[in-house]
Amino acid sequence: MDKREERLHQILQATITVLSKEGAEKLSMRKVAKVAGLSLSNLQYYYKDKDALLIAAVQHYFESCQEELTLELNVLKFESEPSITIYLQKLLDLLLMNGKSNDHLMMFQEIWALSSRNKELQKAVEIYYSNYCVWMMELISSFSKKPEVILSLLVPYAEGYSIVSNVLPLDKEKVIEMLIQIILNLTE
Amino acid sequence: MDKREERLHQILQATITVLSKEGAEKLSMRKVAKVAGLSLSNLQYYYKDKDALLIAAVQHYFESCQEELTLELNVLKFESEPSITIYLQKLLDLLLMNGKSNDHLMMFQEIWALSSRNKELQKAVEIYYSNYCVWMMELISSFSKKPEVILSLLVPYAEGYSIVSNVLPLDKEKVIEMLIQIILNLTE
DNA sequence: ACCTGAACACCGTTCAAGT
DNA sequence: ACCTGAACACCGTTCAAGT
Repeated sequence: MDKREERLHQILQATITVLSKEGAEKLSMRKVAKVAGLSLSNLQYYYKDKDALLIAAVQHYFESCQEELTLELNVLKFESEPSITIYLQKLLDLLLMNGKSNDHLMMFQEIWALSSRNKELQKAVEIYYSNYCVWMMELISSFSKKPEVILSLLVPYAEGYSIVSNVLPLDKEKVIEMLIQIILNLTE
Repeated sequence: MDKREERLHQILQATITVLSKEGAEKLSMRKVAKVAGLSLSNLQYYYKDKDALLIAAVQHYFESCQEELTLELNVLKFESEPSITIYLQKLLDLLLMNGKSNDHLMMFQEIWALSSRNKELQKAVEIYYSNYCVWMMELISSFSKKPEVILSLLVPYAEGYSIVSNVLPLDKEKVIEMLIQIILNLTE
């Protein structure tokens, strides 16, 4: 890693730290510069304005999310589980909120809001979810012949669940039970 | 409506306009003051800081959402439809994105992001979704004996769909078809 | 290629003062 | 009760200048 790369990594890491701790509203170029340990003008040399900085930071964040995701999903191999039901239980437990700890959810909520005003961010979000779908598709194919259908059920559900889970009449356990029943019905 | 009430309405309306057009990041007290037609200090007399203004504006926005929602849902009476399937088709078409035009979705994304940093906003969001669930529960009860289950499926799904619909392998029509099949299976 | 520092218009918040 | 205006520390961006 040469000096430039190191600098960039340092800056993006600082940006993500501030973003997840204080939110986009309180993120400022000056604050990031201070946290990353360079002058404001020098930060602007690497990222010409706040938009450019945010876009690079979000892309950086998505990359680390993908790495985390592949690690988590690689542990979960269908072949090594005793039954579809138990496999689904583990998979759904992972998908619903767990991967999305509070920090994670807050970052995504910031990113959703930012992306609705910025075409480049919108594209980055789309690429992230597309890749996410590719992984999921592969995973679901291991036990179902209709992966597109189950994917189109699970991916939106998991995102929405992270937002409204606290107002639902069913608890997480019951929700997983329901989803398993649905998936088995759709699969057979 | 007395003068104070009129002033407040004027301010909140201006806030929502700026919020939906430019986002929370670019919303400023001075801008709202200008749009609402009063001085900065006078705006601060009614809402002591930006937080207070945002909270009041979001609550105001939610109220208008609820009115809109009841109007839309009141048109859709199960009794007046020829079959469950057609009724569900109309209901799902309404729930998936349609109510949430782009403006609507952008507002909600702003609100989700803001609420993750603010307890009061978090509470307002929870109250909104709780009320939403009550309406939905009533609606679903008209054709199903397991309204809690179907609600726990549809509410998260609709929210998540607004975020990721553009990366799904199924189009809206197919998604609705899938959901109808699931609901009929769960209901029987 | 990398970094500095001053300047500009704008921001939220505070406060002392008017009617 | 309602409204004003000045002051403060902070913000993003621009720019001319250094190594």
